[in-house]
Amino acid sequence: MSTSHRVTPITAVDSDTSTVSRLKVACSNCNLRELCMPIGISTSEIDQLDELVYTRRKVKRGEALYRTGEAFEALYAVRTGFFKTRLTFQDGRDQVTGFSMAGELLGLDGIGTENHTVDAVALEDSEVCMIPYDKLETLSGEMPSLRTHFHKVMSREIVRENSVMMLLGTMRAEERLAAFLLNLSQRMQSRGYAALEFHLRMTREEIGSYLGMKLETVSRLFSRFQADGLIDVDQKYVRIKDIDGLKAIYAHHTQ
Amino acid sequence: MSTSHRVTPITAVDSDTSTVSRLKVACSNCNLRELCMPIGISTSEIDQLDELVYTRRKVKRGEALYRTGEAFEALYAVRTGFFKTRLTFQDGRDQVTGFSMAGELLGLDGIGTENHTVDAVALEDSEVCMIPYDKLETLSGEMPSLRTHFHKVMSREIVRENSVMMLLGTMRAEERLAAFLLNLSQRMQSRGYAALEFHLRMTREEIGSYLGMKLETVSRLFSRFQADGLIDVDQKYVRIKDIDGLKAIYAHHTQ
DNA sequence: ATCGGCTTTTGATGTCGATCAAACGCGCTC
DNA sequence: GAGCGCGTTTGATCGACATCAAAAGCCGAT
Repeated sequence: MSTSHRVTPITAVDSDTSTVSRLKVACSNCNLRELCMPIGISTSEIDQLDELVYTRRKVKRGEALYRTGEAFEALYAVRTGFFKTRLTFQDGRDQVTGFSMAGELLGLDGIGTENHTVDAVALEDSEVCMIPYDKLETLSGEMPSLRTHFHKVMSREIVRENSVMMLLGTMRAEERLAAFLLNLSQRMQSRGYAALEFHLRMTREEIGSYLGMKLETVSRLFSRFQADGLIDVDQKYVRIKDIDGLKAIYAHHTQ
Repeated sequence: MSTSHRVTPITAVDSDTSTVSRLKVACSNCNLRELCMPIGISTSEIDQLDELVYTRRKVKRGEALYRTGEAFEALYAVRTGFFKTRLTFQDGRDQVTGFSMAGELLGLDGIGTENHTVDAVALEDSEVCMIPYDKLETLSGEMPSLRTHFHKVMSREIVRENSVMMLLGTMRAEERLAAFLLNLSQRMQSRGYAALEFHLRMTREEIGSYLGMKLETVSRLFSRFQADGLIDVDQKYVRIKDIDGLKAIYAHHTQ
């Protein structure tokens, strides 16, 4: 590992809101780098990334990182915490379109129209790295590996949404919830957390919105999964007892 | 950085399949350019685009432009015709994830994993412009307007899928079908076709798959919309008689 | 022109998940 | 520690859409 350290003064500046702090972020030190930035790049390139990503921002639980309609300025890499993204329809109904955890990128929705089209709301006290989009555009012109990586991230988001469409379009409620738990488990694991035991950051209602069902249905299914010995649930705590059973529900399903 | 421009002779070659023809495509002449390429670029930049997009391919009705699992090599801009993209789940169920018409881009799903994750199937005899992805990557490094445009296209695809998630997650069947018709109408119009009268290229089953309902439900809703004076339907032919009525179903909804 | 297969329509019935409702429990604040 | 509000659980009932079924229409092949 190359650890060329430019000793840059860390200057905390007062900004208009207390949640923004201009601290040196240093991708070079970030243990999430492999999750949100291209791997196998040179040390000089890492220095460039450190210049691209220079601002952190804290977002308290319940607060929005950005809102629908706001001018799109930056992408955000989740450093710590947990977010939901929420699309609000003109008549007031809304839909949770995703949950984001450490290392994942938020804000891609805003590039196309230059305004955000969803809300990103913190489900726990969180911290993000701000990636000014104009700088990313410029730097990605000079840095093929960054450009390639960025395109892959966007493409994967498209693919993820495809599979959510499949979930919502063709699967039954129990299959959706099993898929949801398996997906969470897998993402926990890839971040080095326990794969089979975790705290949900979202409410039953938010899970239900994401999965296209009502909160009562989510609750009933949790209870049934527990009765069937697949999981233990206690409020937000979940322990997966029979991951193969969950997979069978998810994939095997009918007959 | 390889920034050299080699003038490669464009030769019509016989390939293994009869559907590929290496002909000069000439974005510079294409009346779809404003739909699939950045506007307001210089003539020298248009020349570069002409070098990027140099192959056309015909796809017959029912044939796949690409299939799940195939190596990802290129994006495709639809020149003429109509496609569906289809995600197949491990147990065989599938979901139509989108319909693509002239000027729209296909293949974005493959960038992330370097393999296609869906099938793209022509619903009528169609023709596409092939955009070799490695060349697009390279050229987008040199051409900021192309890069910006490409990012916007991807972002808009993410936003489109968000709204499909909303559709599938929170809307009732009649709202979904109204949304579908309005969306088709709007896309026809933006291509200079009649907005209120068109032939559907897809079956009731494909519409149903896209909208998360069964073909019988699609058929019943068409009949009901007709009985209510909103549309005329005869097989694949649709005429919108009361577009505001459709909008009211789509947006006003509840109560 | 006839045949056969596929798409579409329409009806009868079934069911999954929504809705309505009530009670409980957890975590606030005072 | 008491009281309150929100999130959750669970039960009873309802309804939208699925499923099952059959007939009719359309289209291409012979």
